[in-house]
Amino acid sequence: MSLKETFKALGDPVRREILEMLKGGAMRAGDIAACFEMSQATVSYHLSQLKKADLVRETKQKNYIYYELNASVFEEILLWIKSFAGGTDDEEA
Amino acid sequence: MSLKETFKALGDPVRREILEMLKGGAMRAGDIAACFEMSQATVSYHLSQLKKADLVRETKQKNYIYYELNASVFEEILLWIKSFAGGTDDEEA
DNA sequence: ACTATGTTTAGATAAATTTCGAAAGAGGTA
DNA sequence: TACCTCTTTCGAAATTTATCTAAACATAGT
Repeated sequence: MSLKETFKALGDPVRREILEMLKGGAMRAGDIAACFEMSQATVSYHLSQLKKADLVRETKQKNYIYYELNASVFEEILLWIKSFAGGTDDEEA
Repeated sequence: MSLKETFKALGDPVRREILEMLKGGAMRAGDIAACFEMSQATVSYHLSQLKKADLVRETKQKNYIYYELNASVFEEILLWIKSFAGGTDDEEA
């Protein structure tokens, strides 16, 4: 996906809010949806975008589907941003 | 703008490419536009989005308008990303 | 004041994205 | 198998975004 899909995914406020929620740990799709004034179908769509961007991972358990953050991709974004914010590429000290 | 406009701005590939260009230093709007297969008006639109997101700054000189990166906003994004990638908020050691 | 150059704004269109309701899929359990 | 719950997929409508051409704006030089 190479940061292209990733940034597009991060561009949407709903998706960022979902990510914030997942900081607290894995959640079921239904519980995530319950936090929004949107249909479950819509939230499912956003989750699929996040998944496509590798920002979240899903794990099936019983008949639930849990979503959780995928930290490694955030590391990649971190590098991209650092190349603008910090120094040349390998950062301060 | 508070990261909301910022992420939306970063979501577009053209705009990210413009930012990459500006790593090399300030550039005139026309020179930036010349690097794309788009009308100048369209590039101007993208520049306005980047400006609105505070990712770039413009400085007028002679009858040119120069655009350059605004590092401070990248620092903000860095913090946001770090809160997902690194640790709780203040990063590893 | 006029012209020329560099850039943005306006208005319109095309393309992509978000959203919904309804239907389908997947997994348990009876 | 049939049913129930959780979640996704489908098809369509609504909203947003990107793009273009043409026109306007700004500034410098003649």
